[in-house]
Amino acid sequence: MDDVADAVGVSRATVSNAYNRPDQLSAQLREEVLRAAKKIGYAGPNPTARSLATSRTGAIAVLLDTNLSTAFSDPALSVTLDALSTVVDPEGHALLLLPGDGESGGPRAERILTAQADIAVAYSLADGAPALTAVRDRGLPLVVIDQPHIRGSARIGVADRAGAAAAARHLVELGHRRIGIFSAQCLSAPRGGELSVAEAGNSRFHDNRERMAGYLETLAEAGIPAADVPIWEASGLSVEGALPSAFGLLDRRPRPTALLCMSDLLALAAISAARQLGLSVPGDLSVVGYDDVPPARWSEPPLTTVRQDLSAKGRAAGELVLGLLRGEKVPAPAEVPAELVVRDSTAPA
Amino acid sequence: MDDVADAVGVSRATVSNAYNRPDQLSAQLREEVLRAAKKIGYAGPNPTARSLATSRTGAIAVLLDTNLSTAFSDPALSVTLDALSTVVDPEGHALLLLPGDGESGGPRAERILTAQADIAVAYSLADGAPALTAVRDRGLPLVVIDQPHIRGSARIGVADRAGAAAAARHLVELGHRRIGIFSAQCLSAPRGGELSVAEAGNSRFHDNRERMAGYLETLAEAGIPAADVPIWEASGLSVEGALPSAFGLLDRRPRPTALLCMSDLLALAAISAARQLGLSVPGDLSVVGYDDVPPARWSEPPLTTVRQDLSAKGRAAGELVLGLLRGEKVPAPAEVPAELVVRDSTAPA
DNA sequence: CAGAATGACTTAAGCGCTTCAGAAAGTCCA
DNA sequence: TGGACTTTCTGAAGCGCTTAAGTCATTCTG
Repeated sequence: MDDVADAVGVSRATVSNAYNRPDQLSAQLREEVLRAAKKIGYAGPNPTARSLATSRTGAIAVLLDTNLSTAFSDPALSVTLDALSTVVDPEGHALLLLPGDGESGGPRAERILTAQADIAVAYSLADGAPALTAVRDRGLPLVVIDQPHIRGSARIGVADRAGAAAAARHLVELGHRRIGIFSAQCLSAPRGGELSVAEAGNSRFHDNRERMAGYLETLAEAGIPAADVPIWEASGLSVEGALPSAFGLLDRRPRPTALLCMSDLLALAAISAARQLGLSVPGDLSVVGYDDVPPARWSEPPLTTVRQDLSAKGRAAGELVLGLLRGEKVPAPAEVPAELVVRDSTAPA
Repeated sequence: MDDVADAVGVSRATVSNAYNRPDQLSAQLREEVLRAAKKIGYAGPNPTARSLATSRTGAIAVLLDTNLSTAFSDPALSVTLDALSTVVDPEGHALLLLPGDGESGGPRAERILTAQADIAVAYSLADGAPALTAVRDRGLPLVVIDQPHIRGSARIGVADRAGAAAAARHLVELGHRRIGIFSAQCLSAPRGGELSVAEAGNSRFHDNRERMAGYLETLAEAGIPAADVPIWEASGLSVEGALPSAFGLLDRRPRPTALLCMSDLLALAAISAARQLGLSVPGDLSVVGYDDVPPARWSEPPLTTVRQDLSAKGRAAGELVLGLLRGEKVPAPAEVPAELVVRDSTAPA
């Protein structure tokens, strides 16, 4: 920058202004500065130095609970982040991805402390993930998505319990009594098998607990006690990984006539397993998913599921980010609604 | 940091060393420094200032051609980035996502110039995307994935042409003569309809052109001239968005008995469309995909497709990144192989 | 026991920019 | 004509850290 200034015969401040505050110098001088910069091969202010001077990095740290391929195998994440990114992009912010370390349910604390970001967005991390403590230690503003509220941070979530309740009510109203629950990872060391009610209620993940509670409460109200509800934990996070547990659930005698699945991915796995066992969906087995990811619409059969407005959630998170960055005070925790979408994977018992 | 130094009664350099070079001070003094820091509420060196001093940011800019949800709707991206991230993570690098602007086939140039990153990784950008020029202007090292080689940058690609040729040969060997090509976006303003051979060969995207060439060359060798091959461009990037074009392709008379699809996503759309038209796959229509993404394995029927080792590609990209960052000289462009995987979506004509 | 080697810390020169408080020169208006 | 404004540019103080070179006291070594 000094070189450019010398070349034009002005001060460094003027060169800086040419880039950052065009109104501070005459248009023609600005032109001249830019031309000299180009000639010298100066591509504009060094971003790091600028950040140091302005104490703004222009990056938003996104904390994930797993590695990237697992995290993004859930379309819910890409849709949410896309909406978030669309909101913050015009303000010049980009997303810095911090994948989980595979153990703590979030990125390593050290990663947080050395990440260059103005704010952190935590997406469905495990309760008590060390990354969250690190965010606080560092004094970084925080927005949490689908997690319990943390004092001093903004939160956006989904009406998970109500959505799950609606799914369960739907099956009950169709006359189902033998209903199984196909759960996402609950145990810290997932074993992919049948879960006790206590285990099912103690997941490290907030949305998991909420959905489970929504299912079980509603079934109990309908006279189906939790003890009579087989609950199986998925053996893996992908459709393929979930298949063994799906078979396990469908091998039970008496076989459930309907399945409440904690995600559409699990529902697709259940349908695939059912098909391989020669069961028709929804003839022999009704299946309800959760999330309404795009494939749910064109799966065979199209999936009855609980839809959450992922874009709205992402946009809301984006607005929270911008607000906190502007120094506005932390708003009260918010929720987007969840609604049942009935398609063709459920039928009367 | 000065406050911590004062509290302990040492110089700032010593505090810095306590964090960065434990061997430069006695263990007990280091302990004392760390304790004082904790007490004062100092969470460690400011990452931006550290970056300015070391001229290392610890971030890798990932340049994408579209918005995040589109980009990540292709599982190939998450798998590749996951492998990349796994390689670079232990060295302390994180990924900074720069989505495309929706027009230029890459992020806006300005984004590149202000991004805090040590190196850029471009993933399948359109030829001549301004972002690539910006990377060069800024003097950032560059690794390109699935793009034409750029002088001075490292490249990793896939044997796209050979893979496509293998797919086409497979159909020819099964006796198919009426073969359609279902292409990803070719035109800069995609219209989702039939393409002339010239249009098909002029895609802005390298892998697109290569695959097209592989298909057409092989078919021509088998006595099927390009003029006899209907080529349709997908109307959208998602399965849903591609459906209309799939119907268009299957509406042609005489109807193709086999389809070469440039991605598994398009193949799934084609299968879905065929099913809705009452056609059986592979009975009435053979379908070949490309990529071998996870859903290809558990789709109905499982997809015959061209498998590229995405993890290997991502890992290779990661190694290239680390190498360039270490200052090693740019290696020659490399390719991972592509191989045909025959499953159940293809059958004799 | 002198001189070399080692260990533990400090000094100070940057890293490349932003921005506030002026200074200099020109413009306006009564 | 002269004081009050404007416009345009400059000076210099940071932003918070790293690191090469240097100081000083101790420990070896022959």
